Amino acid sequence: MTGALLDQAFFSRPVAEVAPELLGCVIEVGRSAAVIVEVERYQQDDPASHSFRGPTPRAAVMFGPAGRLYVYRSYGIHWCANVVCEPEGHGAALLLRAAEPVRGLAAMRRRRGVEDARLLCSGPGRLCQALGIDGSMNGSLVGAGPVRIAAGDAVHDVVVGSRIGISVAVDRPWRFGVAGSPHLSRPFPSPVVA
DNA sequence: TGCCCGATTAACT
DNA sequence: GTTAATCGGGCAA
Repeated sequence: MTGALLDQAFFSRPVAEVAPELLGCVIEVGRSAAVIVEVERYQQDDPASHSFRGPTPRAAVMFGPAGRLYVYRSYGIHWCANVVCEPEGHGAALLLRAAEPVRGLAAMRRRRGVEDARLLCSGPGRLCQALGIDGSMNGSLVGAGPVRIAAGDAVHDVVVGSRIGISVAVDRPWRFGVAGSPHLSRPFPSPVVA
């Protein structure tokens, strides 16, 4: 079951507000679909963000209208996808870090070259490879291009933690996930017991 | 132009 | 736990 397609207005709001709401939504590319279970927040006043140095050629999309896809190459090998958030010019986006495959798993397994469903979309590079997202989709509008995102069941057990794979501003708790999901890129730290 | 490094992943010991 | 793969972006020279 999927709800209405998320539109530009949905993503035009503060990134901190959109982040937890994007969890549980369904990303669809072609005949494959997956429920988003993990996202990471990036914004301009953030040394770890590609938008930190302003609208360079690569980061230009982040400063464009909300709801567009920002796809970049990571380590010269992988593709990673973000959805631009906030009003145009802010340079904020949400990195899609992990999802639970729900449709078109055969195609995902073919593109990934692995069988285990937990290894199909559990990481930003894996998610893009599984769904067939690549640089040609950079700048496309979600819902109007090859990638659609539909509303899903609201997630009530959202967990927050530090971001992954960055070397600056590592203390900002801007990683959001569905508690206990077996499809996370990495588990969230267990609550500290005093 | 050259250099360094990265929002990662898989395959090692 | 560590490390190679692989290449474009950003900045210094």
